[in-house]
Amino acid sequence: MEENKRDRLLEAATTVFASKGYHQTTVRDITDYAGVAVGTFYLYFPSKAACFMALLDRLYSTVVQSVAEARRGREGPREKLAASIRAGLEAFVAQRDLARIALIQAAGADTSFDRRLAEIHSSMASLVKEDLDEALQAGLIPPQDTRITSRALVGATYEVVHSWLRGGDVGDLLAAADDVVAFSLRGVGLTEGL
Amino acid sequence: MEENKRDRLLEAATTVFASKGYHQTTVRDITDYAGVAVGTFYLYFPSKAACFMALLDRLYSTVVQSVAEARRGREGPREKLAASIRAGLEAFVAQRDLARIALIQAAGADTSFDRRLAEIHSSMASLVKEDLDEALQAGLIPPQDTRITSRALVGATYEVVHSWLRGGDVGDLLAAADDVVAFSLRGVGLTEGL
Amino acid sequence: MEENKRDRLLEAATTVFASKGYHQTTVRDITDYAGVAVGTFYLYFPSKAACFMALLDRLYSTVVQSVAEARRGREGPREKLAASIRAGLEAFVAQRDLARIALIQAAGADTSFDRRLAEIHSSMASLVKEDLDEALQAGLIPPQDTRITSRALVGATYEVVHSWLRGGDVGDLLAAADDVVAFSLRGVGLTEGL
Amino acid sequence: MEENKRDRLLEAATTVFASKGYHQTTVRDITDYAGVAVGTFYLYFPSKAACFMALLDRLYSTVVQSVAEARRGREGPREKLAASIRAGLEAFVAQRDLARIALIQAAGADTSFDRRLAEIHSSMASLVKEDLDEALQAGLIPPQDTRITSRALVGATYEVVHSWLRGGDVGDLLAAADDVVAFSLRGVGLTEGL
DNA sequence: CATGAATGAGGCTTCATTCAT
DNA sequence: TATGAATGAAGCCTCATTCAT
Repeated sequence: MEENKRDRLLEAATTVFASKGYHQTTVRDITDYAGVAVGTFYLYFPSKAACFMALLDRLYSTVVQSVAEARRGREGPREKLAASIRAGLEAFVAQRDLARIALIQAAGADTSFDRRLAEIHSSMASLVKEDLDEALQAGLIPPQDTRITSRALVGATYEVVHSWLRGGDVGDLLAAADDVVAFSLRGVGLTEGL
Repeated sequence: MEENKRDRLLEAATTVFASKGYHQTTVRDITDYAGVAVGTFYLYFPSKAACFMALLDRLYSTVVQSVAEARRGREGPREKLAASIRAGLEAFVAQRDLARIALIQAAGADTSFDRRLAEIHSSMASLVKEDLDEALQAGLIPPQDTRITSRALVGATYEVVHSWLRGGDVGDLLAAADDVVAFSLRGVGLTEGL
Repeated sequence: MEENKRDRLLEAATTVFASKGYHQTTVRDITDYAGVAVGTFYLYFPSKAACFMALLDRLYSTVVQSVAEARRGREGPREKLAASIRAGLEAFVAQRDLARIALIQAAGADTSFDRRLAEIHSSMASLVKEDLDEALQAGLIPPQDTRITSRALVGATYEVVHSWLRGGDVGDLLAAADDVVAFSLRGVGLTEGL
Repeated sequence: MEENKRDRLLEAATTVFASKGYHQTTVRDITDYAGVAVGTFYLYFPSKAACFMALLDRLYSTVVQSVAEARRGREGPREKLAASIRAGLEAFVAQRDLARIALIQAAGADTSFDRRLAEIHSSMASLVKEDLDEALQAGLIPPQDTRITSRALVGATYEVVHSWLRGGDVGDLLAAADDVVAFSLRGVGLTEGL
């Protein structure tokens, strides 16, 4: 029951940050939720910002790991991309609170979060770009600036997650996966067999 | 010369918010930049948040207006969508600071901004969805959940703008427009003639 | 009555710092005493430390000014030194609280105060040293390292003030002046005529 | 090798307090330096303040002991005073860190330290005063309020040590001893034979 | 309309001290 | 004895907002 206390704090932080946002959350909120004293927080994190950042990284590594695993054994850009998108969506679904933090709360909260976020976005896009470049060389997709279309592909996915997080039209994110995948693959020009 | 003082404040706010973010910006920063006293700010805005919200609306109406105008005279979903995306990108380019505010700074700053942003995103997606539904009925595009794909289309565009704002791979946003449009139209299945 | 508010704060700070010491005094203590809100303090001082430093400077300039004035019209090292010491003592008597702050509270409170204090001590000693060097060249005093004896002279005076501040043996500081002056002048070797 | 652990802590405390001052030093700093756990500190000292106080006493007893020893076998106020001052200076030189603590750091750190310091100063002055009173009765020195001049003598010595500690003009404290002794003896009127 | 001095609630963080192991 | 994780009181400072002039 008494797992690692740092983890308990991280979980408390996840919950509270996800529901109230970074600036509306006080360190006190987090420690209250975790059932520890304020000082304890600073035993495990140098600052509120560092804790938030740790959350960002945690989601990121989860997603990256899921995606990497899903790609293993897949052949060809088509399969890899589809698997990647699906794995990404699944990772978000599995950690809705972390997703809220990364996709909604982080952006405008602090310049440093923003930078980190930008890095994450970029690395996601880079992964996609590799597949696209491969497809491009193999003549599987039409000529295109893959720096742009890889971004677009990532953005398409993000926005759907976004909408799902906000409880909009996207009821079941996993059910929406097919449409997202179809849209994305068609978008880059991988049309055959759809 | 002495234009509207409210506008002067809005412009100052745009500049400062865009560069420092909502929470890192003080009302004092804005009034200093505008060259007026702090009290004056509250003559034109009930609160800092309201001022920020006004900026959000300003960008929104600009974009909507540009898009609406661009669509005038266009025929068919294909033309309309392409024109819409291009007009949107142009509007962002024309108001880079406002774009920064809406796409980067607003998100995690405050729950109320978030809601407004969600509305804006939704209305953008709705516009697109209308075109898609029309195309769907006309049999121009394959079966798809247009609630999802409209979001995806908007997200693809947003992310490219995002990347441009951050000074990433997207050097010239207008030059990227072709790729974004192509990606989006292919994504929804409007492939013919590309 | 409503003099300068900064001065009111400085006076409040003087009183509170003098009685409780730097670290035992909170900014709240000062503003309460001054009858203003906490925020007001920061309208006039960038920090608690800066306020304390201002007090140090205030005492220093008062003393220096008194001494300089007292020396005007005095002839010869003997007269000048005697007048300087007396003027110094009088300045301390006139501002007992500031004296407490500078001589008792400042030293160990913060490294930066210490440095400032060291500067002040040094400049006092320098003034004395000039007189001594003059006397030395005129053959009025025996050979001696005036860097050392000037310090000693200043220290002799300081310690008596110190003792007076603590309410020790030195009942009336001005009454003690004769003894301090006699001790100091004899100490440097200006004996004739005592 | 494993000397007394309390002593190890005291030594660590001496080093750290001397360099950072009382308030800037944390108990953690001390235990880190001593290579023990925080809790251990409280096995040997009831509080941080008590530890500091112990240091003050340690210096005091060292100085008193040195002075007492130096006076043994000296005859007459003149010899005794000179030996006392020299012994005092030597004691400070031998324990520069403790000297820093007592002369610089202790002052404004806490009211209780202040009181203790005042006692120490007083007892030093008392020792001197006895010699002076003896000299006065023997007609060796001119009429003077020995409560004042004994303070002045102590202050002269202190200030020179102070300056030496701060690395000012006083390069070698022992080399300066002659001047300090000469100044002090002349100051009280013990002039013959200088 | 305009000013800007004044307000004071509230947040982050530190650190001396305790106590279960 | 020794440890060091945990505590929580307390302090400095910021800044949105008000209001008398």
